[in-house]
Amino acid sequence: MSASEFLENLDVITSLDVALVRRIAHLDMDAFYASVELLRYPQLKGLPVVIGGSRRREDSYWERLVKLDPLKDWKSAPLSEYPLEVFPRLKDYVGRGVITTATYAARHFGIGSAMGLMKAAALCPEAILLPVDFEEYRKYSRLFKSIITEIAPVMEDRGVDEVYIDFTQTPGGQRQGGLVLARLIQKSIFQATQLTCSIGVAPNKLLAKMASEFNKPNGIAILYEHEIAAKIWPLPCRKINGIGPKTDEKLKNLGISLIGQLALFDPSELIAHFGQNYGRWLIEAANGRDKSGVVTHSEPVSLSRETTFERDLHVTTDKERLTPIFTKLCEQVSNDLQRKGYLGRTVGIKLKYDNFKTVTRDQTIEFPTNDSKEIRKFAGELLKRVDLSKKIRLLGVRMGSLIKLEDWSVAQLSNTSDSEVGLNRELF
DNA sequence: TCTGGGGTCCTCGGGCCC
DNA sequence: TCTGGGGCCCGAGGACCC
Repeated sequence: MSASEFLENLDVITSLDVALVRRIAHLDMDAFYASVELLRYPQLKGLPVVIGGSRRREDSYWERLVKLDPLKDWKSAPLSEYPLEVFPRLKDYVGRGVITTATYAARHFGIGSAMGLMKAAALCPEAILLPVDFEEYRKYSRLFKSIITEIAPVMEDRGVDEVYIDFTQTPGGQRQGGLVLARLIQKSIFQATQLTCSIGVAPNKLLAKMASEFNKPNGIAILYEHEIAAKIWPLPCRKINGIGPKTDEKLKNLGISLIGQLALFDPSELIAHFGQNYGRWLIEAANGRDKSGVVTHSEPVSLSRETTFERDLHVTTDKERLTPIFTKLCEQVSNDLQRKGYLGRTVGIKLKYDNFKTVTRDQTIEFPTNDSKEIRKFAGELLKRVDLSKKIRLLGVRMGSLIKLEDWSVAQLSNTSDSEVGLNRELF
């Protein structure tokens, strides 16, 4: 051991007496959407249920309910009273769409998220199909997050069903490596929502994320640094958050399938294949090293709306259908911006052709806006820059380079004198 | 048998300026 | 004047995530 290494180690050892050990938790709700649906339709418990498709809730049930009992006041009946037979089955579904979530009973048939509805129907024709109800899931999302921050305030939002929590400074966060606090959070969430979650506690976010999968569902896993080789290295590389299907395939071609193999692979060769940044990151990740912190606040970078048509459309033959859809997307983006209090300076469009090839066009405009007519105007200009001779499957509108409305107003006020000077200059 | 919607971040090439 | 490089922004595309 060199002198500097010795000093470093000494520093760690002495600081342990006073400093707290870094403990980061990753919490993941178990089959979140499906579990929320089971709360309102308890009669579906234990049955294969999938959530997805685009049909609205009313379309799915209303006709059937009325047919079943025309005299009953279904509108005021609790959802739990809906008879099983009103729920549509996968075999009856026609149209496009993918599965968003499946209950554990449905997963038993081999159904998984992102699977096409047609394929899922082949695997389990009797599975019940429910439409996605984001409003309801967001309600539960806010609820379970508020319970967490009451107990442990340093929380990072990672989407509707997932968070990171910094246990390091939280009372109880150090006890049994975080197990005590994790149990408390898990129990409190269940008491308030009847929903279960899985928690992993580890020295950093990367490891915590992997640990939270160890004892799913309704499990807790505590992971220590010295267990990386034993518990992380035998896992496939794909388990690392940040290694997707493409990278996994490239790694396999290098003879790397397990995290342990990646950790011990020649760094220079990895960098040669994946570039400086990503190559180095792969090595760090495989060795369980991650310095990133728990981010408690962040601003959105962009905001978008997109839609996939029921059938592919062509500009010349389906103009009367495409135009209102395009305008509506612009209005939705505009509404979202206004509701959330933002202006955008980069207008973007996205098209997906019938061959699944995606193209995007962006344009940064002079003044930020959230006005639907203005967005529509610039988006319409962008449309002229793409190939419209092919059939289109999806259309999207995006606003980027967001700025908070209040910040822009303040900037405008303080710039008033400057812009007057600018105006004078233009006269020359 | 097909393959959603809403995001983030990274890379790369080109243009521009110093 | 030529050449080159670095920094920065923009736009397009792609990988990845939930």
